[in-house]
Amino acid sequence: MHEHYTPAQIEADAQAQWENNKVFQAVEDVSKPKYYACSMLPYPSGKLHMGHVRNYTINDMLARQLRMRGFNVLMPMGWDAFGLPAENAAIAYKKSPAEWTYANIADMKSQMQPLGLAFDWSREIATCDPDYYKWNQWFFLKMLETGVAYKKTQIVNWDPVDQTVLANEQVVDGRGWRSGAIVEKREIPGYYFGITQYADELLDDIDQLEGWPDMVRAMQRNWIGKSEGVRFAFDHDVKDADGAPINDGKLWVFTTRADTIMGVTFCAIAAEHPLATRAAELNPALLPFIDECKHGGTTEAELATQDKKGVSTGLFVTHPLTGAQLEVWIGNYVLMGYGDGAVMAVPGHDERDFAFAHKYGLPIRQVVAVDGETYSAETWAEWYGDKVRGVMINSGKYDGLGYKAAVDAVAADLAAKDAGEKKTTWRLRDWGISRQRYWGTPIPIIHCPCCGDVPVPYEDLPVVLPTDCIPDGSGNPLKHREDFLNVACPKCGEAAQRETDTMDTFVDSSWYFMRYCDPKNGEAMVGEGTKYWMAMDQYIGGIEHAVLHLLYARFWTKAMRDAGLVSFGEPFKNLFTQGMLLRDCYYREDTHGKKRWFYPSEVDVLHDDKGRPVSAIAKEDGQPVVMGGIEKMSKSKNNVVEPKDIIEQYGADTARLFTMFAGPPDQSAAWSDSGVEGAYRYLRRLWAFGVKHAETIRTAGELTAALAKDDKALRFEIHSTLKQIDADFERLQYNTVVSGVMKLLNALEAYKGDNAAVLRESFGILLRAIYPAAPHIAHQLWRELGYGDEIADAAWPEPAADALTQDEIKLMVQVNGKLRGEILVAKDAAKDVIEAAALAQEGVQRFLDGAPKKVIIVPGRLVNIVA
RNA sequence: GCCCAGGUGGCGAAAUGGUAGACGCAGGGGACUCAAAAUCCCCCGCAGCAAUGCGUGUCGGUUCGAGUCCGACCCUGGGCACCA
Repeated sequence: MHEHYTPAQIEADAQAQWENNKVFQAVEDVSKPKYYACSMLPYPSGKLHMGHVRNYTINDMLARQLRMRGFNVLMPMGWDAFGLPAENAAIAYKKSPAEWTYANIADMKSQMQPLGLAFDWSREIATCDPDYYKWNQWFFLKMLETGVAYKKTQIVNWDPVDQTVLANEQVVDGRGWRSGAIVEKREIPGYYFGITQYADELLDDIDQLEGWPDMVRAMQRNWIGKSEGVRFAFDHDVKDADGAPINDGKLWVFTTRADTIMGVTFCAIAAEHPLATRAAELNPALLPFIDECKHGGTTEAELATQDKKGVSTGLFVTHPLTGAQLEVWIGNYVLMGYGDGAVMAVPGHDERDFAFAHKYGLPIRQVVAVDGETYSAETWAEWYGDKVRGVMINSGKYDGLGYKAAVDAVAADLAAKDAGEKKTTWRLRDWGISRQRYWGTPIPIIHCPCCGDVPVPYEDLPVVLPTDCIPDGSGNPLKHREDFLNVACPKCGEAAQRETDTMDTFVDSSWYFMRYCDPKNGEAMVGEGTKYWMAMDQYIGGIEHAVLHLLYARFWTKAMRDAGLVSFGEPFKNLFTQGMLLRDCYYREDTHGKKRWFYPSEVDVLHDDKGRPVSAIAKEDGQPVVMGGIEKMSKSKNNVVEPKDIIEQYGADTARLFTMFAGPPDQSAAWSDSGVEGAYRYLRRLWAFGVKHAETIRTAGELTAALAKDDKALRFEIHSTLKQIDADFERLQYNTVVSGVMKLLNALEAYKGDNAAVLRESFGILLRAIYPAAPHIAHQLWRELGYGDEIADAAWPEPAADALTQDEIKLMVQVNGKLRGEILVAKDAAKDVIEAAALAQEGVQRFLDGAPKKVIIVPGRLVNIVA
């Protein structure tokens, strides 16, 4: 046994033993309760970040502790290996995406392995492997058969930088979510998954996801965006240039407030609406405003405070119930992409319409009243939009009705006139999966001049993607690959061509977690392994996937269920979203406002006399730099920490221990160099304690009932801390698990007794408690001190009831809720004994004026005397 | 504007309605050392010599007792958004 802590050697030895004995290879075993814990599939960028270390250590702590508690644990790892970065790298380095990707995977894996994570690497998958994406293609064909997948020609979001189509969900602020390029509209054919067919179920089942953070559930609900209302039409006689009525003479609108229909005083349409286009033809003066709406930053966050702007088209429509003529305005607040691109305006009861009407002097009509409130068309009040208390007025036959009754009555009347009906609209759109790029799953379709689009026969799968293409930025290289392209039509045998579009990579990540369960199954997409391991017990990943990935995976699971492949409808029982790792950053701005970022090591921080940081200077010139606060680690800000450097200097256990201790795992945590030192210091102390007491612990006998006071005190401390650690494991609060194991060592070091059995028991608890966080050192000490050969197979310790019972207990004494003293009483002392002891306290008497009014005793806790 | 999370020492943070600040970092003092590093010991919310008082974003409330529960508000972070 080394006298000093030597992490490099300890960690290599432990990892070799785990690998040689296949300790973490998961085998289906119905005699044990299963637990499937999985981290979100990483993209193989080639660089392992400290954030990865934190995320996977969370996963690892969970897996290792549950394994000790008797669960059959599966913790797999794989690679989200398709996608655009590989094509960009190909352009930059003239390497094929396949070569680049596989090199990155090897690289990243080699950086990951020194961390000693308990992954079952035998189940590793890469989504760019034909054995994997074959099943993307297979299930695509299944969905095509059932109509869940379909082809349509549609105006799509075209990303001019990525040269690809984006789903509506992937457009952020009018820009591609990855490239940031301003999205253009283009019309091309593509394949879609009918996620909206599952909209109701996706929404309803959110209620069942009790193991998910409320925040994520709320975000999914908002994304799906169910909205119940009435869709109806205003008639008009506006005709296009050829004299045909536009949209058959109807202006369709959707409203959730059909009750206020008698308060409609005008209509507002989007700038792209056909009526707007026609109005501009008739009156070119409208063009500048229409242009402004199309190109103006309609999705800027500041728009919340921006003025509602509009312009009248000079066109009129007819109110379907009153027959009144209503002016049609083009409004910058109406979106063509939502509903019908037109709204009925009720300035009396919609805040937005109210502001618009005021600005342009349009009529305002009150049709809802609330008892006790006074209406004024001059200023807006919250209650104008009240659906609960509001009652209809100035609305003819609807007067006196409440919100729901009024909506029903209006909907019925519109339906009777064949002018509209109740309708549910959704924010959610179908998922476009066609990508005009090379590095992805080929869509298994053959275009035949005679037979049209023909699905590739199942027996011909997979359609293998050639791996030697090198994209050059001019589009999809598959278009020039004759050997890929040319194929006989499966139907008629004539010369035909393959589809060259590939699938969105969100397809790959929608079910990979099931493939881990049957990674080598050549016969089926999923099999017995999936039956055994799914649904997943704990999914761990970033909040940035709260909507897209998690919604797609839920949808895909339901589609698989409906295809008879699995029996469950929700893939993830519990979801944990971990926080990011942040670090201080420092910069200096040049005269052009360009920031130069300094590495934290290049900066000295100056503190005031209270230790508060007040300013920072660069070491190189002593001149001030700006303290940029703590930000997400990023290369551009020079505040990245390399896991490799930390592991080399301190070892993996230190890196793991620090990232767990830095803060609650679900919140962001700040990197701290001195904090890392602290974690290292602790592990050294732990090792030194093991060395110092090795002989005593190795040769210790059985624990007996005859214990000295110090022995009892130590056991109480150890076992009660273990209880706390257990509770914190349960709720995944690993930062306090670590502080718990720190307490254990503090208690052991403070122990004055000489009972070898107590020492052995206590240190054994400490080793198992710290094992999930710092497995290597625990593994080595476990062996060296003669506890056993493999700590991973040891049973998780149970707090012992006899250690937790105390003869005497300390009670805090309060007067009027303020702490005034403490007493030591027998654990089963009678109430009057406790009361007498409390009242006898000097500190209590001083604050007591005569007899106490009341004495409250909280058993085992405190006594509160009400004076 | 809507939704979600959060606001506690110099810092990261902890606390089933019951001792606020555990655990750690930084800081101060001391021991060991020729010296340094490492290690060990002590102190460490604010004010005060002390007794004590004040302290968990603000203001109220419930309670014997509130960081924790309720109501209103302020601030920070994240997400979504002219969503009708």
